[in-house]
Amino acid sequence: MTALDQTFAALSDATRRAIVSRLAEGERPLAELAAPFDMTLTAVSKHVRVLSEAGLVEVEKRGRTRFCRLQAEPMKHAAEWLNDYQSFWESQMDSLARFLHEEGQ
Amino acid sequence: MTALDQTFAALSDATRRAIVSRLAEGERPLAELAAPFDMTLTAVSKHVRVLSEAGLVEVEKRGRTRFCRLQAEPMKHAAEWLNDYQSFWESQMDSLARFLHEEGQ
DNA sequence: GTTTTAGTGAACTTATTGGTTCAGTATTAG
DNA sequence: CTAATACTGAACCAATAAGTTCACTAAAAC
Repeated sequence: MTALDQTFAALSDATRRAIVSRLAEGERPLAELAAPFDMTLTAVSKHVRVLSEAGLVEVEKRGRTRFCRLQAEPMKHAAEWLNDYQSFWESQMDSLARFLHEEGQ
Repeated sequence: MTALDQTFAALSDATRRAIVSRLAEGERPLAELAAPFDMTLTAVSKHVRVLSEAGLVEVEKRGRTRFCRLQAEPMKHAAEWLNDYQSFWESQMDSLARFLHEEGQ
């Protein structure tokens, strides 16, 4: 699995995207992150592990609490990959435009 | 599964991202898409199905050939989601900056 | 020192993914 | 008409994912 594979896979789950969103407000203990979700702490802990293995979250243990912090760098690369296709969703990039693109005009 | 889930999941596979890249050059028959990959046509056909279920590719049958076309709209939404976090990977967005962000200053 | 809090690890279940092979259909070429 | 081409569908396999429960450890609170 490449870094990009891991980043996109990590973000393909709504729970994990919600975690990322909340971490944008600042670092949070795992338990506090888990509270809104209708699943066990263990499950949320696993989601955070997926995020941290993808490099999207840093976990720091202070006392008995694990503080989670957003680390957005990998998202930058994902965004850059996507933005290469911007011309395809912008303006009148319809079938004709794609045809012209293909013909190199 | 939400649309965003499907988009990110579709893009989490290197083979599928490569297919998307090639389709940026213009529409291609499935067989031609499949040629560079060291896997069966059936496998590539499945990848294209995943992309088409995510709305990233349109497949049109003309004669016995299936032409595949990039449909980038869903990628726009994924890019928009990611770009909300741009301030986190830009410039000096380090721990201190995140602290200030958190404090609302 | 006992209890509560904040987790992790292991074992398990069920569903999905990514690949295969084999058989079949539809279209085109000879 | 026959043969090659371009697929799809079904059945199967191994690996991974997303969740659970239960038992445990480590730190904090009382």
